[in-house]
Amino acid sequence: MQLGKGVEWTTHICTILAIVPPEQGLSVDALADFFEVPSAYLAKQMQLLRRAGIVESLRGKGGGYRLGRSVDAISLLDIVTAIEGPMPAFRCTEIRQNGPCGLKRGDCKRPCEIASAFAAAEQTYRDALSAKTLAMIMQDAAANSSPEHMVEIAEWVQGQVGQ
Amino acid sequence: MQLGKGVEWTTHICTILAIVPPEQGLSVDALADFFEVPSAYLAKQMQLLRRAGIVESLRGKGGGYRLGRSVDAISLLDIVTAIEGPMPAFRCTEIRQNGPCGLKRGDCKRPCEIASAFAAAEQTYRDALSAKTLAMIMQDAAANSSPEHMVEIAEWVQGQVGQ
DNA sequence: ATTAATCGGATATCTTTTATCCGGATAAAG
DNA sequence: CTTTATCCGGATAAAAGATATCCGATTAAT
Repeated sequence: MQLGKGVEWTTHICTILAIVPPEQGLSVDALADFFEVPSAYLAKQMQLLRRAGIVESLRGKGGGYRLGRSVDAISLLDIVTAIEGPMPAFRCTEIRQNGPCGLKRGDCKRPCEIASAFAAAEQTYRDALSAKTLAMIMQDAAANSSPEHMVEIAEWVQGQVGQ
Repeated sequence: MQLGKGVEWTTHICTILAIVPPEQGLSVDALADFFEVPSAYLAKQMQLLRRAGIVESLRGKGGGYRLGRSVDAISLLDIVTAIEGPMPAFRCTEIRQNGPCGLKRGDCKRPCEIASAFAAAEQTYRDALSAKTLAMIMQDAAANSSPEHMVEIAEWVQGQVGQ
């Protein structure tokens, strides 16, 4: 049970996009360089973010990506769902309908106790991710990192958006 | 982000093993037949359960598997951990240490805000699974299934343990 | 027109999951 | 003691998914 690397990458990238000046964008290549991740593959992940409305893209020369909505309207769950899809981790294949004592389809309207228990557990996970917004992450990061490092990042962003 | 099929299979199997009379066991082949899952692969999953102490095995003719401890001492988390291993779903590769603004290793004693948030969310998931015991699952199942079906299963088990 | 950028699809590679098989050990029963 | 039934462990293979790359098309600024 693992999340893809794209989740880590894009979450960090959202924190960078959060400090991009309005009306500007950062290219995939710039973002890939910033974190030393493969550019072509990252491009795919960014497209997933875009389809979810988390970022928006500006095509053509001087284009790139920027956030699609405010930092307090983007949760970690939004990002995970965009990258990994909406599928639950536990897959119920209804094996209670199999074998010598298998139940009939009609007697299985409701999920079994096992599927229900896993669904409930996953819901607590989703709730926790849903409650954590990009705004909170930014705030925590600001509280924990040195002012020099914040400035260093801000200056790098400035250097990229100009071109 | 998916759990393997083994989690579903072995959880259901534990509910069957829970009604096996003491000093008896059910063979992998019998269990595989009961749920129509591949016997050879199921055997591997059962070995994982055994190493975790969730079930114990009886070798030789007439042998098989039975629960290794009482139903209220087996949680869903125990089963998931036995089958999937203890690794967290979110993998932090410390990309904050990469690129032009990368932090030095020494400045990264604590996990970043993103890794912390995911770890906290996963903990709620684990807590929920940990709170759900096999005893509770059995109780819920008894409340929701027809007495006839319970009897049907009990009789199948009786038919197997005799041989 | 040239350049720089995303978009979408096709493809390739690597890893994990799923699945099978076999030789060995163990234990019960004939 | 031989046969039978079972788990044990390792090797192996097939299928699926994650990771990664490339290319032609599109879009927009210069």
